[in-house]
Amino acid sequence: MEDNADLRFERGDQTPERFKRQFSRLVGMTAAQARKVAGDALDGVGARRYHYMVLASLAEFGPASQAALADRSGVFRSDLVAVLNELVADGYIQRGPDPADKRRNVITMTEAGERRVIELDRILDGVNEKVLAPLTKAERGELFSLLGRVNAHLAREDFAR
Amino acid sequence: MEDNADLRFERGDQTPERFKRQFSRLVGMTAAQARKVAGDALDGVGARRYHYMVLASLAEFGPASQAALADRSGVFRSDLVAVLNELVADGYIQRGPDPADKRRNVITMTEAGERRVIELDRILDGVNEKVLAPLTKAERGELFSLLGRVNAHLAREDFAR
DNA sequence: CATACATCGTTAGTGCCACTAACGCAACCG
DNA sequence: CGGTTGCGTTAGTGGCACTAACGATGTATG
Repeated sequence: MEDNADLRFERGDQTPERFKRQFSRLVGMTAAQARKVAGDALDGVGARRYHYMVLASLAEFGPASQAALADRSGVFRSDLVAVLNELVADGYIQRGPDPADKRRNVITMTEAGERRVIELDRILDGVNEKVLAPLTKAERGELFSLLGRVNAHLAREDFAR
Repeated sequence: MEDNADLRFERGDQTPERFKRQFSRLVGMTAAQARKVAGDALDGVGARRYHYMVLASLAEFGPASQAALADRSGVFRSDLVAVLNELVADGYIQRGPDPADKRRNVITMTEAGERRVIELDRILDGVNEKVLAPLTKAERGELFSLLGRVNAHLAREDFAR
């Protein structure tokens, strides 16, 4: 009975060759694993990626309507509702009506929220360190730059076509 | 009214700085986009990633029981059932009892399945090309190698701890 | 040989993430 | 004033990853 029997990636001889050759598979695998490490770490303090995205957006740009927050964080307006409910329940944000436009809510971070985003930042920094452990500083920079270029390329084109 | 109003990544000034600095976010973004491009491409011919994983494993290693197939493809045994049902319905594989062990099924590819996996290979190659367009051949190799190392590192350790 | 244990396929259900559709209300625009 | 657009919200879908349990079948052990 193997200890880590549930290793789902890089099963060595078991992994089809074509998987190894395909970039999308490689990024996918790496991302999935990094995501899992990050997800587990966040889960350890009762958070999810959506929470971090929203809190980070608020920290970066200040109070916002839900629509603006959705655009900035990448969380859909429809999903944002529940996420905000949870963040309100945990005391990390406040949701109040916008006096200037009664359709809108204004979302503001509480002090606990400020502390929370710092906490999550630190956790995710730790995840990064853990994930990138085998690379030198220069290599990390290189990887960052290459991924950044691919990323910008994917974002800039109309890949919808 | 912008055409591609639903661009969810690299929204320029709208993207929080901390997102850009965090590696897991960058891989995540890149992978999500590559995944989407690949997913859309597969969807265009009525396939999903699970289908490809299974077919590729069969092509690489030949007929197998569902348990072996699950290990090789990374699809959970429980999810594999439905995937195989679909592949059988589409005529890409056959599922029969294993005479040597009545607990097992033997999964074999049909000729249509052989053609299908080649088709999907080609589609995913196209996706790769599209995604990696901005990089030179040398840079792709470099990116591949760096990701490969991170990936191997993540797979080899007990990250569960 | 009988009994305990492991393995196989399967069903059901959970949770995260991404996304669509529709609705009621408020604001803006001609 | 009336139509359109934007807002928050509810509901629902689908892919992916994973857990729990079960009945049937193998294997191993006493």
